[in-house]
Amino acid sequence: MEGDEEVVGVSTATTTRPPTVATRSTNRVSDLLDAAAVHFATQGYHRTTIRDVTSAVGMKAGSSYYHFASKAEMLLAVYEEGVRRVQSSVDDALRDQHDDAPWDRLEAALRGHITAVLDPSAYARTIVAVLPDDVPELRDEIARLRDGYETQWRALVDALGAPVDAQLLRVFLLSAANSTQTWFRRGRSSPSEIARVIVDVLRHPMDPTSR
Amino acid sequence: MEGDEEVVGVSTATTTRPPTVATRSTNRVSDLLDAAAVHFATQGYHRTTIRDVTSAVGMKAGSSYYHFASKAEMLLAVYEEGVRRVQSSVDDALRDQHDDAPWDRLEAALRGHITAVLDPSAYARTIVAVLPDDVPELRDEIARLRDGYETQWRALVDALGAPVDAQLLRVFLLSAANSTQTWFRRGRSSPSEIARVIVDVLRHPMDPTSR
DNA sequence: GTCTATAAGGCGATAGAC
DNA sequence: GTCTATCGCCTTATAGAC
Repeated sequence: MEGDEEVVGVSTATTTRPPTVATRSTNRVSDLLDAAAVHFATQGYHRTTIRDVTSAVGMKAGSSYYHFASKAEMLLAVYEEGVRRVQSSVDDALRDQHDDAPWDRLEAALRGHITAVLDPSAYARTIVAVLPDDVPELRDEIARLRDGYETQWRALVDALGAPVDAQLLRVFLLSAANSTQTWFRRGRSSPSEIARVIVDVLRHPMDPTSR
Repeated sequence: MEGDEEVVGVSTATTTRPPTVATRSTNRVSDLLDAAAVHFATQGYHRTTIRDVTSAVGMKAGSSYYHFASKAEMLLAVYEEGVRRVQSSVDDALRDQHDDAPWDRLEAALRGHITAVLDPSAYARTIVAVLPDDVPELRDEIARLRDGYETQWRALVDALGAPVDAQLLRVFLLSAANSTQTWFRRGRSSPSEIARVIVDVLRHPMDPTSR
């Protein structure tokens, strides 16, 4: 029993274990996931083929099935890692934010979210690119993952005590943040700047004649 | 020469012509387009098959090729009609808006856009659901259509004279408006109300402690 | 115009050698 | 673990009868 390996790589990081032999097998799983993330994020689920992913890491298509039972399971692993990375990017940003004024916390969370979405590793971009309905057999699981992540945003937005529908505001914020993925060009502005602009737009009146 | 028909249905509405014989042939083309719009909008391009579309109108797959040379051409026809409908919905809304204050015009345009995006006919939803990169062979053409439509939004946003990056603001507005397609539930709020909330959020300060 | 039948190719997935 | 080989299915698209 001692040598039994997790065959299906739902988790990227191997369960903690003597790090002596740098477990080459596990590295292959994350190689596959890295390549899968890039393809899923840029081409979507259906245009991405197993052959696309495996050939990117110098592997033949059939070999993928030693690590993942199906294409859908491969997507799920990327998706879970994507949620994990966005979440921890937001956590990091909130931890660095030592002012707990609600608007400042919101801006920090946005900065974290946008940072993850623009990360070249493409895991977080997969969450934005692949929607629950794209893969019917994973619909519920994907919806659950998205929902779990969005919970904290409900709290962040509620804390503002803003005089508008909180759900509307939350959706607006996340769709704005996610859209950065479409038009963002590196060098012209940073995640911090984008987050600040979004928050400024909401906090301050833009119409000089109003109120 | 008098009986020659447009074989490829790029335009839905038949070119104006003696309406005596209600051109059953042309109706079949728009039947196909209607069904295609629904499938493209809800399942995306790749998950939609020619069989899906033809069987929805009681036709066999092969027959589609009498009307459309390829699946891509079918999408293009839906896409063009989608742009046409969003555009005319925005035009209508702007025409009804007899106050030419920039913020009121923006709100009217948003109302028109959202109305079209939520239209059950699904043509406009296809524009949101199908991205330029989904169909490489149509990428440039689709990008051109999107660009043409967005031109007027540049003007609408510029007219605000708002103290933020105009491109950023425009992208946020459109992504917010498009996201209604994801979460909108009929009966809870109307396109007019959503448009007004979006504009209110931008015009008025939401943070009582600001400024 | 629509049908049937089928070609041609790509896909996910499996089996078994090494 | 990875390979080669291949199965079975589904797809777009074509050809020709009606």
